[in-house]
Amino acid sequence: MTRRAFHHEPEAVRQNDLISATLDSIGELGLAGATVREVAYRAGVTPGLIRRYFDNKERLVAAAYRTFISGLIATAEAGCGDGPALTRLAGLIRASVTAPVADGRTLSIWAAFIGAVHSDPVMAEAHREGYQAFRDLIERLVGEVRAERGAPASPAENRRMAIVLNALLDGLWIEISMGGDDFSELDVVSIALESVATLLGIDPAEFRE
Amino acid sequence: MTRRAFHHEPEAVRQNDLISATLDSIGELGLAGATVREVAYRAGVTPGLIRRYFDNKERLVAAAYRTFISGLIATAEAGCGDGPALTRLAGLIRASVTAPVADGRTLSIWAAFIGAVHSDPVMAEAHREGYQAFRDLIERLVGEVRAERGAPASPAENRRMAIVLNALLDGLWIEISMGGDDFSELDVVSIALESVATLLGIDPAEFRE
DNA sequence: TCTCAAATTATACACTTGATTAATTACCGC
DNA sequence: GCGGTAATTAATCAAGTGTATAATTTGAGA
Repeated sequence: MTRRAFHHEPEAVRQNDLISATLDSIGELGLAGATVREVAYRAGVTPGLIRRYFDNKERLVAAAYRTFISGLIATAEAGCGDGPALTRLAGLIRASVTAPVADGRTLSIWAAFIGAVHSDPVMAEAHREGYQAFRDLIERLVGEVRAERGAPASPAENRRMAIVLNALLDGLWIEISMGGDDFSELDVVSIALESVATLLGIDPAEFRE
Repeated sequence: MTRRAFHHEPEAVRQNDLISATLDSIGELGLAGATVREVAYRAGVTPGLIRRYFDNKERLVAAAYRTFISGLIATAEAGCGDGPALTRLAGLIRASVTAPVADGRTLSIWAAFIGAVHSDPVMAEAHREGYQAFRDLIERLVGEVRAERGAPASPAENRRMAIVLNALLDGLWIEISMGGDDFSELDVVSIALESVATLLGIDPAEFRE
């Protein structure tokens, strides 16, 4: 009786593989489909191995959530590039409403997690971190844009604006990711840019340069 | 050996009880917590009974989703009241960002369902219906508001505006429902009203009359 | 009051789940 | 090359899942 061949992997690699497999499972099959066996199969590994890297399934899922959220933010942040604040804001907006951030799989994973946040304190904490990080990013950008244009505002006003912009981007992200609609024929990027410009009270044309 | 007492209920009542119990379970325990036994317990009934009213659990969950979504829309619609379109729009906005629509339990249920839409075609269909109904409501309102103000726009422009407003309201709804933040000290209603007014290009003061 | 169909319960089943443990294998250091 | 430790597999377990079915109770109508 011959066992299946295997080879050792560095701890970080295995953990990463398991997390990726978890996210894939959730994206395709929902949270309920992310069973220990399914995840192990996708990671090319045996179910028992998971327990060597994660104390239990809850920890695995929480780790996957952290990885997922920080990946989202990193992608959006990378879309900023550098340059004047207005350009960076435009980059953030574009990144938020286009793939891979705006994408059905991403939305499914996000929703599955959010649906569990309320009943799982471990994930509630993980969520808070990621959410605040994103809104802080917007808030900072708003402040810089306003300063750049010689119209600085109070921290409270910047924060208020960040709440609104964050909401708008989240909502657009959901609508687009949900697909279904004929968003393919719409220019979602210009819709997002124009809306944000209007809210900020600046000329939409300024975004295009 | 004595069985527990029970009494007959009209079909509609039992179905409604089971659906309510399902939504409560999902809201408190997540989708995974909405087991047949849990739902039956909350409905004060025996697990086997569920099968008399719903072919299987999938159907029960789908029915619960439909009930949930149409309830949400009905609540929002009721917030419109009657009167000039601008007033009705304000009512819709207010209803969207305050309880019981904006609420942690509501968000949890919504997210749990959305997380399953991608992997469950039955729910994908149920979702489409509800989503379009809400956006159509906004679209109609936008058209009326603009006509009312002597600035009618093309259907395409109204639709585009509806997409943006829907996104903004969805996003605010999520932020508020997620709680965590210090939204309690912020006037979410005025934030929502002012943002919508700005996007529509009208004076925010007009909402307050 | 009695009957009987419909509603409800109780019980059981086959299956899946997350977890545990012992046996086996790979590979690093010597 | 070789031994020993750490990584991995395989097999198993108890608990919980959705579903099926037979036994019982209810309540409306005759």
